[in-house]
Amino acid sequence: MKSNCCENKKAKGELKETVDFLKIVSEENRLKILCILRKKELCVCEIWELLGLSQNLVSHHLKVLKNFELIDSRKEGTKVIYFLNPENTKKHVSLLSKFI
Amino acid sequence: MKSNCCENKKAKGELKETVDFLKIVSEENRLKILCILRKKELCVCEIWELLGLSQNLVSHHLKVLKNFELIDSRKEGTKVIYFLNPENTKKHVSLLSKFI
DNA sequence: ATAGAATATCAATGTATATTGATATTATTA
DNA sequence: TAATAATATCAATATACATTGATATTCTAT
Repeated sequence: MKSNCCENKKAKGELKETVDFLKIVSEENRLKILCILRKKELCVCEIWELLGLSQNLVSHHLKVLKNFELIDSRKEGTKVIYFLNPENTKKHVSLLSKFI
Repeated sequence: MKSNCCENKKAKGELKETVDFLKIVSEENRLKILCILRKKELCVCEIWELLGLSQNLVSHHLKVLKNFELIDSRKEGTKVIYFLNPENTKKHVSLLSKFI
């Protein structure tokens, strides 16, 4: 499924979207977060303990991932549980194969 | 084919390699270059004319892509023809699916 | 109501790297 | 061998964004 990446309007838009996706997942900590969330949903404190990162940094990366709808979250008391959005992640990975 | 991205040594190495790959292809112009090279091998001047970029900038991006062995090149007179390395690009895309 | 736990936000800083302009290199042709 | 075309390299600048430290918010329990 190849694409005229630089010619028609649709392909241009899809390329930009793919670039945005790639920029987000090309950050090592974010890729790790996505990876560990495939196994199991986790609260923020579990994530930063697992990855050895600061709380605010993890919060920031989670926000980026959530804004792009690669993950979602729900509140449970004082905790916030994050979990994968598998449909969207799959969608973007398969869009990638139009260009690479 | 899921992975313990943060646990064993092999997975850690593969994750770093995937991050390197993603950083390279998450640059819009480089992704475009890869995309247009899927159709047809091209010399540098054809690439920068197609993308509307400066010669030296394209040369730089081509070097990055070549260093990571996503593309290769050969000389033809004064021109340098660049072409895709499909095996390596496929390899990295499929490695990505271990983490996303 | 108040205190503590979990998370989010914000401003400031650091860092990586894309881009630019100038110049060097290499090969061809006159 | 001189001139031109195509490409590569290099130093300087610009820009995007990860990280940090401090503080704000939200929820629960006393």
